[in-house]
Amino acid sequence: MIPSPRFFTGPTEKLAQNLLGMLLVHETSEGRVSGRIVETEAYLFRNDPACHAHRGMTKRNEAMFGRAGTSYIYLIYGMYHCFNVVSGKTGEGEAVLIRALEPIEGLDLMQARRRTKRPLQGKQPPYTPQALCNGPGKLVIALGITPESNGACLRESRLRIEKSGVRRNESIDQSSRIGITKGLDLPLRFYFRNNPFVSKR
DNA sequence: TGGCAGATTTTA
DNA sequence: AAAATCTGCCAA
Repeated sequence: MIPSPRFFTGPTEKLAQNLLGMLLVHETSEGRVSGRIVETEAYLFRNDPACHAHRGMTKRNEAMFGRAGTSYIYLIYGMYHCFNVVSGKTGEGEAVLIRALEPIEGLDLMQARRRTKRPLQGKQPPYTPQALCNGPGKLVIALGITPESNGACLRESRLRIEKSGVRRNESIDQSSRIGITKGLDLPLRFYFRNNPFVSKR
């Protein structure tokens, strides 16, 4: 079930919480994979020095200024990509970073995609399901998300957000965001309490 | 124009 | 702990 356009248009802190429990789906020729969102972070256009939009638009962060409900995918540290759901008003530059998933469909394909170049000696994956998508770079690899989907509408693309069929009652915890050095005072990270698929720290 | 920090992950 | 390696910002 696809959420209405309305779903994406509220305050970004709210969307970050509402995305918890939703399904992130990617359909490719390799197959369909999906995961339940268990950890998110909000990035705001006002008073948020950690937000990519804070210093204005560049070629890299352009998609972040697009319509709510589209994707913002960017290269980080020259080698990984992070996936965001664009939020806020068009032109503002707000987004929700998806940090971790509970893998639901296509676990084998995820394992194959996560396979590293140099197998570690003696101890190569398969990963535990908990280690498959427990980080923003990891889930992008596991789902096969590429920059080609940057700016795409997440309601009608093969990369999309769906409402999960089952509803679990999980309480949401809040903390400062991970991996940043500015804006640590802002409690804009949201995750399901005691959920084993959430990223570390 | 060069150096470096950065919403990360893997390997030693 | 340190590498891998791209982008944008600022003068360390």
